[in-house]
Parts: sequence; C-alpha cells; structure tokens
Amino acid sequence: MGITKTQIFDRRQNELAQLFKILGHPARIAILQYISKQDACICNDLVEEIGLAQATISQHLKELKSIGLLKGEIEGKSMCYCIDIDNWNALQQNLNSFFNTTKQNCC
Amino acid sequence: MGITKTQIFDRRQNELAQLFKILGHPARIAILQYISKQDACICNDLVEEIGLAQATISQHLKELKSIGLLKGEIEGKSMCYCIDIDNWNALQQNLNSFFNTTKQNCC
DNA sequence: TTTTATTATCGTAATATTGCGATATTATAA
DNA sequence: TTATAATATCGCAATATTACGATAATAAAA
Repeated sequence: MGITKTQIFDRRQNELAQLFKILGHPARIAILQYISKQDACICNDLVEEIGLAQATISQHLKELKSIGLLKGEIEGKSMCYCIDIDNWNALQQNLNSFFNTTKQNCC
Repeated sequence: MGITKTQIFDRRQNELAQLFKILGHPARIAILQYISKQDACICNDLVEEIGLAQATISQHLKELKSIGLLKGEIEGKSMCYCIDIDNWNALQQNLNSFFNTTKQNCC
C-alpha cells in the first residue's frame, strides 16, 4: 500500500499522469521559465537563480529530460540545456487532446 | 530536506505546479475520463470501474474538487460528481498560456 | 425509530519524492 | 600530468503521497 497501482490503468492514463507529474513541481516550472528567457543556459546559473543545491537542480533537469522537454548539449566544460521545441509542442498538443476529449458528454 | 521549498517560488509557479501535480496520477486521469463518458456519475460506480477501494476513490475525488475540476451534488443518498466545465476550460487556457509563453526565446 | 446504502474521514503502513552533502566524472586550463 | 571547474550520481534523512480498513456521517427506506 502506498504504491501507485500502475498496472490497473492503461498505457495512455499512465503516460498522461507521468507528464503531468513531472510538470507538477515549482522548481521544474521555474527551470523551464528561466531557460526560456535565456538564449542559452548553463546549470550553474540555475543554482544561483533558483536557490536550490546543485545536486537538486541536476536531478530536476534529469526529470525534465526524461519526458523530452529539455535537451542538453555539452559545451566546453559546462552543459547547455535547451527546451526541445518539437517535443514541447507535441506535449502541449497531447495535453490539449486530453482536455478536449475528456470534457465531452458531461452533465 | 524532503519538503518542497514552496517559499522560494512565486505564486504563479506554485499554482501551476499544484494543478499539474493533481493531474499527475493515473487514477485521477481515469476518474475524469470515466465521468466524462457518463451523463451523471456516482462514486460507487467508480469504485467498481477503477478498482481501488472506496476510501481511496473518495480521496482522489476530493483532490480533483480542490482545484475546481469536479463539482459534486448530493442526489438522494448518493453523490453526483460532474466536471465543472467552466473551470475545466479555464484550467486548459491557464496551462496553454504557460506553454505558449514559456517556449519563447529558446535557443 | 431502525435498517440500509452511500460517501467522507481517520489512522496507519508502505512507498515515493525532495533536498543536500559527499564524491565521482568529465573536460578544459595550467 | 596536475589543477580547476562544471555537472552527475550516490546515499541518506525528512517529508509527502498512496492505499486501505475501520468507522463516522448522512439520507432514504422499512
């Protein structure tokens, strides 16, 4: 008990929930907003900007990468994290599709 | 440690994260999808349909109500939960606004 | 009033998430 | 090669979430 019962839901439900869940943390929202304001981005900027430890920021970046919203390129000895705009748009469409189909037929 | 540092983020970031977070569970996605397929809805249907205990379903319904996506009316000795279509549309717009403004200026 | 049915709440156990210090890894600079 | 700098990973402590049985609350039916 305590564990989410993934197996009783279908693939689409689990996938949607996973996407929403990763977006469901203020640090990750803040990271996305900050990156979108920059031309480029290095992680160390984020540590100062957001106010969390370097290890914590790195972890959040990893999660955002896991759903494809960020892509990171090595740039010298630092990293350049960017929003993957194709995946970003696809995600937005995906979520909108959920919102549009789910609100049908409601009393 | 372990606790989300809400205070270092602004109101908008925390609000967005909260909305995403509540949508970030497959049972709550499934509940929304099931309700939208019905003309009406009673909680007991959900218990059979979803396959979680009654107490658990009730808890998830409460969370969906907390962000305004569901409204519940007493109907005899059972409850009629429905999607609040106005709030639903507002939420969709709210999230789209985040997606549209955040993807700007990316490298 | 008593029973029955439905939903909400409480308490608790199990798992997940968050955050960070310490350390490893990787790549440039000296 | 040896620093130095930037990021990733590991391990742990603290908090949050999930799920459920037991029970309370509420309202119709008997």
